[in-house]
Amino acid sequence: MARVRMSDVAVAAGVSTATVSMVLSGAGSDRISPQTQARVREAAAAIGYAPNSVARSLRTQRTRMIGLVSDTIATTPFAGRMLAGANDVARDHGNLVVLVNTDDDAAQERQAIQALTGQRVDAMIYARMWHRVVDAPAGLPADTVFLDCRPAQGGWPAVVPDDRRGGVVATRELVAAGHRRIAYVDAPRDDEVVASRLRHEGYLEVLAEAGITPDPALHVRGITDAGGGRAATEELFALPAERRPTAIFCFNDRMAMGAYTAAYRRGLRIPDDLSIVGYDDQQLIAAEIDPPLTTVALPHYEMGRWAMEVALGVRESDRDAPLLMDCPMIRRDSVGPPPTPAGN
Amino acid sequence: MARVRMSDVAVAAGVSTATVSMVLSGAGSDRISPQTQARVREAAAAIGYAPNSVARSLRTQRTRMIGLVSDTIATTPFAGRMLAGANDVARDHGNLVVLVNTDDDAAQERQAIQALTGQRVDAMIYARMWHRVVDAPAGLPADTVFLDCRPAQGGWPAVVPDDRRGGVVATRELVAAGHRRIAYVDAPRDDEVVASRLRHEGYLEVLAEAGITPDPALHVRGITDAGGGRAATEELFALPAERRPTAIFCFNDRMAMGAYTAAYRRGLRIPDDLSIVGYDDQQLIAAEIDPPLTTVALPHYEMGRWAMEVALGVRESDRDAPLLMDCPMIRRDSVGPPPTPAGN
DNA sequence: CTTCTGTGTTTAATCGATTAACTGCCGCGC
DNA sequence: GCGCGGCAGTTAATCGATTAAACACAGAAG
Repeated sequence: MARVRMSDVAVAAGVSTATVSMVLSGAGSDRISPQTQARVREAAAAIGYAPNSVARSLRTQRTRMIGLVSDTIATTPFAGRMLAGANDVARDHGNLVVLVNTDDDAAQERQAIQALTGQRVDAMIYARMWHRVVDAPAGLPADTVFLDCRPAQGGWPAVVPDDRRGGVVATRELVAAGHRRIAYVDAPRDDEVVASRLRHEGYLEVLAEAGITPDPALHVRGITDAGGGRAATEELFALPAERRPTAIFCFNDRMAMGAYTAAYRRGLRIPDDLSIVGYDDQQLIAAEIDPPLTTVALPHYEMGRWAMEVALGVRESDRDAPLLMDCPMIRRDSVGPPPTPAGN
Repeated sequence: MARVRMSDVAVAAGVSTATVSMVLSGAGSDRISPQTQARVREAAAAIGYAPNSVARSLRTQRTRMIGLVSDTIATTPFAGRMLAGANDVARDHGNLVVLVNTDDDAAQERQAIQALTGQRVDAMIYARMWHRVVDAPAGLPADTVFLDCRPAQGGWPAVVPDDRRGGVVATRELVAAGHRRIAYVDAPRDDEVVASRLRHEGYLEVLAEAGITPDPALHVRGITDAGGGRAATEELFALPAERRPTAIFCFNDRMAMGAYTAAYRRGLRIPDDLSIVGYDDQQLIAAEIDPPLTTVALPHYEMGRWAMEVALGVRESDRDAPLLMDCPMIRRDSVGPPPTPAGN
């Protein structure tokens, strides 16, 4: 591999390494004569010189590497979009990202933070795959950015999805279609995962603004997969006919998938007999089930970008309050007007 | 952050930096007296010393970082499992992975390879998200491992899924259940993506061994999503009754999802009226659709591990032939015996 | 003919470790 | 009493860049 050193270029061009360094880095290029500059550049190109970043980093105390520690890159299809956002920004600024997956294990997390600190990454991003409130792990450098989570203590830049607003948009979509009996198929209660609570707040807010009295029976919970969504939906169907919902807002797309199944088993057609809105915009589900699902998208790519921009210092941030990133509505075909009462 | 240098430890312990280095690295710990060793360790702990990997790398010419360049981490839910495998092995050997996503863009790929080379990563992994034959990009260091792709020219270690064998297992599952009219819902023809051809070979091989004459009408193609799978399946349903398949092997789970839709629209029940086998074991689909899908899993985690092990030199590899990694059968509920002819 | 002022380039220190080669000392054998 | 070997560490070179400070030379000013 590239065994060519700067001194080789210097010899080839008949100058000192200082000159080579100045020419190639652009610094003080006004102090070096054009002829010399050309000679240096030619020599460098001729012998195929590529700078050794390790040596440069040692001297400049900057590695141009950003550490990204995440709990689980493996088990969620979201991870990629966050990484992609961070990666794109890093690349555009000539930086590299060093990724560590900690499997949500405290010991591994500590080890990862140490390794990255030892490697002298310029900054760090601490990412979690589900919007949470976390305790900032010890040893994090001051220039750490929290991604899709926020530190309980505050004091760090952080970005999370605006889940309350997402709940608003989703519910409003249903209200706008004419629904009045709107259920919320929620995740199990968990105080660390704040998305569930926030989306519920948004849901209630819209009901209030539409003058709809919330029916507690329409707020059901289940584990956050298709099975849980199906079971929760079946609970709703068990209600007396006049209390049954004409529309369901599901905590996520997987639960929505379960709601589809429950509906079909009952002979209900979507969106004719039942409207459904999901959350997450999981490509594999939302775009592919039948009919395609109207859902609220999580801004993972944008959050990844934002976090990296702050980490690189090219964007200002507020250390006291996390940035709430907008969750856009993705309209597909699972929402329609409520069925007209029998015998229309 | 850690501004503590080795010389600070040396002063605190009243020895030279050479001694500190030897004690802390373990090398030549037989040359240093136990008392001195203890003194050094205490001093290091007391002032919170952490070695500077950049300086060490410069001296030792090893960075303990492995570069991983991949085409798309963003758009596939598989990526995570490959990364996780590679990451786990790297961690267990005290290495870090530097990830670059190139968006399948040649210019970005070149730039990434340069950046990683400049950063003096110890080895590189060149990953693609779909099993392919690729031209090895210029500039790749000699110790590069190909992951989920193999270089057309050969000469590098590479690992890919054993797609032919996957086709065999899938088809055999259907034959074993008693099916004789088995369709293959294939991806569009594409010579670079070799999975399609290989799985088809496996499919034909099993038909042959079972003494079934392949019916060309049962080999249909479509784009590799639910829509494509549904359209292709509907083609099959359009066949005269006696030529229609009782079982379908789908190129991937998304197409299988489309096959489900087509079946339900026709009033067919799975697996009673139609058996289906998918490929990929996409968690979000396979485990969650109704009924859960029997499918062939892609060994992404294992491939990621293997590639990293070879990159770190802890595993031997053959540079002439890619390793074919086994694709295990995941049995769920979408396969049953063929329906007995009407009026059983 | 000095002294001064800019240019253009070089010298050398530095970043923080690793490690080959060396030193000083003690004990032992003859 | 002298030399030799082994122990316990130290000295100093090295990795490959960056960069402040020094320097050499030419032309202008006095």
